[in-house]
Amino acid sequence: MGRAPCCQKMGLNKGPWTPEEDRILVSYIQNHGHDNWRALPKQSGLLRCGKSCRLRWTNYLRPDIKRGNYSKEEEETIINLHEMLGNRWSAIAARLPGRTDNEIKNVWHTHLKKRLNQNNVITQDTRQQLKHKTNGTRQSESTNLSNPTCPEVEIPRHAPLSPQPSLSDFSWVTNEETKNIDAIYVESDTFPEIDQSFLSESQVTEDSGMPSDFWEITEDFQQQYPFNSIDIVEPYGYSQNIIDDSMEFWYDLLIRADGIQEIP
DNA sequence: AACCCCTTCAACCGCATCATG
DNA sequence: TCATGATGCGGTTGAAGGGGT
Repeated sequence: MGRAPCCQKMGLNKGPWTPEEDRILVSYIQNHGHDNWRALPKQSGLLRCGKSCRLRWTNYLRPDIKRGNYSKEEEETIINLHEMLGNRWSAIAARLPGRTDNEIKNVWHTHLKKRLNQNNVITQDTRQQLKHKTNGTRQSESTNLSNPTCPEVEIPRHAPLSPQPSLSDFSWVTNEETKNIDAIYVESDTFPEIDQSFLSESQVTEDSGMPSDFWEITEDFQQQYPFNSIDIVEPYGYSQNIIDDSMEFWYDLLIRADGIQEIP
């Protein structure tokens, strides 16, 4: 038996919010803030659980929510960021001011994914070569670039590296194939130990819409690894606190490889 | 008009992670 | 270091609405 749903307590409302509930929530947050979502419903008089209140506020009632259809530029941004970050909707939303992770997720599943699937046509040879070369890739991190002609073949998003990566580790990658590879995932226990000087921190201002801290590959790193360009390397799956406290994040990086050079 | 099917999207659920004592 | 509660996140659900027959 699983854990009881948070809203299963007797007397709490579920489902769509009424205008009156919205008014109460907005009024309360304007006057008192939302330091404690758990306590908010009781203090405001709402018959909702704290989780429901938080979702309603962050996804709908926040004053800085941008309404209306997505522009071409926003859609392109989502597509590019999804290539880079995968289904990390909150990370994508952080780069699109006024848009929520829930909304972006919906747009992705209802519009953008369909559009991309139509464009992702790759050869059977490429699929089989990738499948062979990336044996052992984490299933949960795989993406199925379905092709109507061979729907049973699954293309991995992330290829694990050997403990000591060298140019030969990438020998199976050709220019043609890289059009269909948006990221290479480096397994935490196989990434080589590298010196911190390989990376440089970029401070980005809040009003640019980007997080205040992210990390860029330096030229030294690019020279060591065979990528034409690596846009951003982000700490993956760790909070800034952990990053500050530990150097372990070097072992778990998501690399955006935009155009991998063909290895002779 | 009635029914069915499909799409959309707000909301929920459960797990992961973080914060705190 | 561990336990516990709070919060964040991504996957999923289901009601509502629109279009086709």
